[in-house]
Amino acid sequence: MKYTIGDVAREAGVSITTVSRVINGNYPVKAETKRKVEAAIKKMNYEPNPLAQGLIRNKTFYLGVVVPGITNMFFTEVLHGIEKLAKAYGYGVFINDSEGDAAAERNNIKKLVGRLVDAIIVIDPQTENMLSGFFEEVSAQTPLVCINGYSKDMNVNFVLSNEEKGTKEALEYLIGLGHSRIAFVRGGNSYSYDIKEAVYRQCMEDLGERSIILSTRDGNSTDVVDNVAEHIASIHKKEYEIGVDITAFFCCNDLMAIGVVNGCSAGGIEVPDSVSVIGFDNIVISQMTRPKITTVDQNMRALGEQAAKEAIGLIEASELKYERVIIDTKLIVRESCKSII
Amino acid sequence: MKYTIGDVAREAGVSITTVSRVINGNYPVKAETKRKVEAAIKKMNYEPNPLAQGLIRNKTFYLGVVVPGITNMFFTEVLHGIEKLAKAYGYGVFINDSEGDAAAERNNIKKLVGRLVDAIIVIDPQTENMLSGFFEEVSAQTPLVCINGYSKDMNVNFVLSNEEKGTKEALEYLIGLGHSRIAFVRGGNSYSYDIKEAVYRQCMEDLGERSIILSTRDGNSTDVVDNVAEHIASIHKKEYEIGVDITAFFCCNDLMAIGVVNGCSAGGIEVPDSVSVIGFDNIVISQMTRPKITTVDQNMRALGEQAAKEAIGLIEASELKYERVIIDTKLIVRESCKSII
DNA sequence: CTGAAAGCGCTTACAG
DNA sequence: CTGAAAGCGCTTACAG
Repeated sequence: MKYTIGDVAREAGVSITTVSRVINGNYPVKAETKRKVEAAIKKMNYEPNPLAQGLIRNKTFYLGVVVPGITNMFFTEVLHGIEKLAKAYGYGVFINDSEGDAAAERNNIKKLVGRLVDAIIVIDPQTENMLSGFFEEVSAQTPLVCINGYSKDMNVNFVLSNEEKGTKEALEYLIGLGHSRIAFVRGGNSYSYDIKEAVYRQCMEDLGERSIILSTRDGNSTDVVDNVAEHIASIHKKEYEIGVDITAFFCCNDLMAIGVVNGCSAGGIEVPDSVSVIGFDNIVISQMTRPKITTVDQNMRALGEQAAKEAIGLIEASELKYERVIIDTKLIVRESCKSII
Repeated sequence: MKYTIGDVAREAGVSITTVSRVINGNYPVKAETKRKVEAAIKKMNYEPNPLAQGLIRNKTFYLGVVVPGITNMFFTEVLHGIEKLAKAYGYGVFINDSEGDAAAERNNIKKLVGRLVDAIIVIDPQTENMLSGFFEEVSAQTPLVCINGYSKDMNVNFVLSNEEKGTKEALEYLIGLGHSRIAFVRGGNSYSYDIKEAVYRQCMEDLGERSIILSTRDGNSTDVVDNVAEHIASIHKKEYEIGVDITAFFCCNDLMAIGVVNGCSAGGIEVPDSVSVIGFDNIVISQMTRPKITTVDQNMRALGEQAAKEAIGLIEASELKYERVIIDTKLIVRESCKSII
């Protein structure tokens, strides 16, 4: 049986009001009374019903998070950052998986808006929902912050990692190592791949080299690794001589980078001796492989923390406003790239 | 602004009661009336307040999950299973990270018990909380199911993977390949390592071989890989000649297996040519490395699904009872083991 | 310092 | 088929 505040009041011989006051500590209560109430609470192992509290306070101290995939290591790091910060501010976190589906994402958010949650954080929002105006609509009535995703001209709060700059830095690192025949490896459709591709194309143009775009279907699922590996194996010596026509690969995420390494290895091409590979994100796996992957750290933890901070700020603020915070990336040099000068 | 059921009633020109009835569809409503109400709901984009619903129904259609670490790929797969099944039954899922801390685990659970949630699932419960009777206490008043963890003589619902059998099968596979000098790699304190170690010791005894236990501090954090790798490098040729004194490693999880592979490789010992390595769990990384890791699949997805099914069953059941469901493991042969016969 | 009462947004007997 | 009223477990003016 679960006790209510009324049970505690009876046990302590005081009114419900008084019990509420000692729980919340927001009104003076005589020391002796307080003692009695606390004893009753302890004895009964009483916990206030958060539904009732939320209903009357119009505040639940919960943040809702919508994520495109709970098994994705990138998102999981972001979630960890969100949780860390939320907990520090006395908020709980509600995680919802929309499995990369735009309709599921909308449904999850609609449910959350129903007051179970004080604010919403969306990781990697679907471009479709962004463009349709869905997020602007929700933003107008509930504190909401998006992490990454399509953000142009949107009245929505954003925490973004600086993917352009990170991409440029990675490419320049490769160029500094003497590479110019650089291939670009990306997944299906995600705004983040598009951003990077634009930077890459510009960079190749400046270099006077042609762009080589290698595209795999799913960019984020587990089997990207094998898909990319097969793809690499299939083009080698047919379309390109790896190590000659292509001396380095820029990959849109670390999973793809691992795929490239594996694919090359299967074809007898060793990384970094014969070809260099750079990843993006710095998920934990990138430092578990041989060679360890040189990559661009998106600082997922910071992304999550910043978003949670924003969300909590929004809750406490009186008016809605729309901000965009940019988090810098950082090049992490490990073992998968080598100078050819 | 968020609308309430009263706003909808006014808009539709009916009573609150009627609106409630069309939302829930649990009483007859005239077609015409229904139409009007639905139009109002649609127009106002109305969503019932789940707090109010939960309060009066004494049911929220949410499952609370407590997990020792959201960034751990093993748990993440289990979570995915839970979510899948919960969603199919109309339940949402609430994830709480206790970061491997027993006190945090207790606090998270206590909060959840406060009715925000209809049932609780605990992944890998802390042995400390199990032994102290905490889980039995909670179980007596709230539907609760634990996944894995210490389960002996407990009045608690469990979904367990058959780690003994899985361990035995892995060891027998190694023995079938001609190995007998098998080392056992484990982490600090987790009941799951203890179970496996017992099976291993028995097996070595039956074989007439001595047990070689290699222990690393943290068994589950990211840096197990490097820790294990260093450990392996440090014992090679000092305590044991790897490939001679030890011809195979049984590792309590895949991360440790990857660490062993890396550590051997650093010492110029190739897997599986010079030494065999078998992991446990079958987390996604195990098939991304070179060589791909031969391992024991714990079927995390099924573990999660089964636990969610149990939890929902418990909610719907009238009386509390305590069950234990065992999920079988499966040997996944990949590339990291080789016959030496 | 303390308590009775109103009210948060719903659902569900009860009465018609 | 429909509505007025009670009540879920709390908090917070209001009055003392």
